[in-house]
Amino acid sequence: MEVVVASQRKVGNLLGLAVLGYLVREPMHPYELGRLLKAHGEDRSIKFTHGSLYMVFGQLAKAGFIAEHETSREGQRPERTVYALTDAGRAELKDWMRELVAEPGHEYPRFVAALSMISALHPDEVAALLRDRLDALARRVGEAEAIVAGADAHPLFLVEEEYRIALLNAEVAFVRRFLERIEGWRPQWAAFHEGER
Amino acid sequence: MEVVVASQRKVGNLLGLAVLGYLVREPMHPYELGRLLKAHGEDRSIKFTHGSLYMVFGQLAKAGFIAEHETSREGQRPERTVYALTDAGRAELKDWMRELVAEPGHEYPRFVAALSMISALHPDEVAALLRDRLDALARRVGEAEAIVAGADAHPLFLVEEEYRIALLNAEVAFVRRFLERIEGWRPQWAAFHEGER
DNA sequence: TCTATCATGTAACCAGTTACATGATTTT
DNA sequence: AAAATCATGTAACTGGTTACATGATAGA
Repeated sequence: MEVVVASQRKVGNLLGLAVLGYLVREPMHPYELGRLLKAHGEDRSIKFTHGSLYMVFGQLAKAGFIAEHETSREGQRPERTVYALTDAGRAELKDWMRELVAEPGHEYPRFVAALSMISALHPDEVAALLRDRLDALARRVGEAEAIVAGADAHPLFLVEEEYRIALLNAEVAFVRRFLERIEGWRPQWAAFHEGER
Repeated sequence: MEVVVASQRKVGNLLGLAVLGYLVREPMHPYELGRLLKAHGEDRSIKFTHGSLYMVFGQLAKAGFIAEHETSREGQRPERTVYALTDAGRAELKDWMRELVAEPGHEYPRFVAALSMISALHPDEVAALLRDRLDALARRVGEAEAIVAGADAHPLFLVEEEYRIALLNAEVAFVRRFLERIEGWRPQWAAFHEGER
């Protein structure tokens, strides 16, 4: 018997969450929603492309969380289909949000994968690469802080940026500490790479 | 003209990195590698299933990073194909690792998505949910620390677990701070949810 | 000896990305 | 008026997941 993963949502893509969250305010057609998401910088928090957006609308409709509201045509532009949230959709939004906030999920950041294989590189090279990473991280923090400083929204709408900053700073601290510890490990670690040219 | 994303590796799945990293020591067949990865707890760092493993072996072979080494049959078990790393594979491993260590990539954690939509929930409920999250995070930290404490490997082979701990602790601090700030925002935020039943 | 689990792999399905299509504006 | 970009959507492709298949041991 196979393991049955819990929380098998009909639509798993987080872009679907954003769609539900925006449609709760007013019905919209996919393209318009896409522009809104970009304008609000949601693309920093949720991965999406033009294509995935239409796909997710399709999935949500099939699952009954949204439904066609009207289909209108303006001038000779392609016909556009406006979707509205259903009651099931409203329920799903709440339920999904609750799960995401209350239950941290296991994630697989790229850096973790690299760390788990880190001995594949020579310690001296790792040290140099980590210093590059520190620079890049500092730039990231700068960008995020600029966004927070330059926005005129209520801070509630910037928490995700604050969260990013917190994690980036934690990573900076970790990398610094790692760099220090490499010193002590260097002999053994380097010996492991003897005769590699 | 469309944006051409840089670093278009022939194999993008991080499971491929693990395969290269293990095959650098000795040739292996997919199933064996799978057992090894599980035994070493790599499945905490890199997402993989039985199916994705065979897929990645196929991709790596097509890309020329690994090649059939021999195909043997033991008793009447299905024939198994042992793969070995090629020179191109060795180069790819190094190059990929360098990129992953030096360049932080933009990621999309689930919690960030939820935070960006957090106003969809009532502040009182958010507070309760965040307290649940704190409990869960504490458990996670405990697990990770137990792994570090209970392992007899060189600490170099536990850095990824240390990294996880660092990020978890940063998240705990962030959530605590968020909880405090909710107090001040509560009136406006709650008003936003007036008349919802 | 029947049942479960291991060992090994393939095939079918689904989700996500990229490319294509086409008329309407805007810019050069 | 040609070229670019916007607006809107569909179709084709590719990568990942899930389900299926099948003989070999091991446990009840």
